[in-house]
Amino acid sequence: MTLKRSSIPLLGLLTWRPMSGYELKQEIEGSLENFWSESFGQLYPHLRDLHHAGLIEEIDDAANDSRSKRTYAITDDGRRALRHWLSDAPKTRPPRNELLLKVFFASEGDTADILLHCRQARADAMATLEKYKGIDARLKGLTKETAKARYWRMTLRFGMSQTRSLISWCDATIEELENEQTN
Amino acid sequence: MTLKRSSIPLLGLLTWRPMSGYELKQEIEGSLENFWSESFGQLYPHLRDLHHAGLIEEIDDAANDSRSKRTYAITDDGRRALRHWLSDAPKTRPPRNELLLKVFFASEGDTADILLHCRQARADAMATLEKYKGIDARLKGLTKETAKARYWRMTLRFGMSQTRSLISWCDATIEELENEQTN
DNA sequence: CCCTCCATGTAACTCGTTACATGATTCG
DNA sequence: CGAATCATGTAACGAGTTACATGGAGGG
Repeated sequence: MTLKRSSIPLLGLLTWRPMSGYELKQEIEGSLENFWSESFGQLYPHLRDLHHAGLIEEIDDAANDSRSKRTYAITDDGRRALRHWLSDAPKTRPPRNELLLKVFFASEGDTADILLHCRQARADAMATLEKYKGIDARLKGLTKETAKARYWRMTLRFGMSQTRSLISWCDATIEELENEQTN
Repeated sequence: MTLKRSSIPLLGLLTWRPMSGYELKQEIEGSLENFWSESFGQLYPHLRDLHHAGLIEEIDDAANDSRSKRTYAITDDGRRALRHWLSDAPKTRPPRNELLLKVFFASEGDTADILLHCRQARADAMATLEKYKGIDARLKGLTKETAKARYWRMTLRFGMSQTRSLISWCDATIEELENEQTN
């Protein structure tokens, strides 16, 4: 009955309100995409497992609009399990970074390719940063409505900080690679 | 005959010199650990696959010290495959970050726990940064020996940049969480 | 002799991704 | 009526982790 990492977001989101699998998917894509990826092929099996473990329960939604929709709510056991997970030290594993792997082995290929990759990464990061700024503006307005928004903004600021750092690394690296080429 | 992501480091490292599985493992742990994790239970199967695909070949090492050691060298096909991979756009997927997931759902648990996690993350990051500085100093000396060291330093600077960004995020977040608690 | 390191491997399991299958409803 | 969206699911595969099994060599 160990709580799987991939089930945490489901449990967490169900503290907001009862939801169906499909709604959970939407919320994850909308709210967690910046620091969490879910395997949606596993979503329904995970819901089934959580149900069997008694951490969530199926409710008959009053507003169930006649669709073949299953709505789940978190149980007290579920809340306990989530709280327990929250107090546990997070496991951080070094993430795989393909761009860095390419930079590391750059001398085995054409450095012009690597330069392109870095320019692309910079452009992507700029776009991401703009997106974050937009979300931040919206969250700022929400802070009066819900205390949760404070925490959401913290995660967003993490993304902004890391993205800015990425952009300046790209700048430095691009410059160095360009200098090398003209030599 | 698609080149698996996990096989790339093996191919890349074999451009340095012929190596055995065990040596590859050491090199990966020593050189790539900051941006790449390998599943060492897959290492030997991957070597076998690369061998079957003709991207590496087994050589009888002259210096083979009578141990039951298999030494592999990269082939021309292997170099081609690596170069091809290098020119391909890197696939970046949003990495999972458990710390952020905990911050995101902080309101469902005890924020004192989250504060602890952030303090721990900061301490870890400080240690990482010190480690990086040490490696950078060593790499600095290597740049005259091998041109590759330039690229290695780029990856290291990425790590330093991201780690510094993480530290300042931790500082800001810790402060915000502390203020909240005294209220 | 025992421990550590060198060295290669397998088995069992968990996890994650992709693609597909199915069908209802809504909107133009 | 056809396309998009809502909605739930499965199958097949690919990837990654952990733990174990085996044995030689070198040093204290």
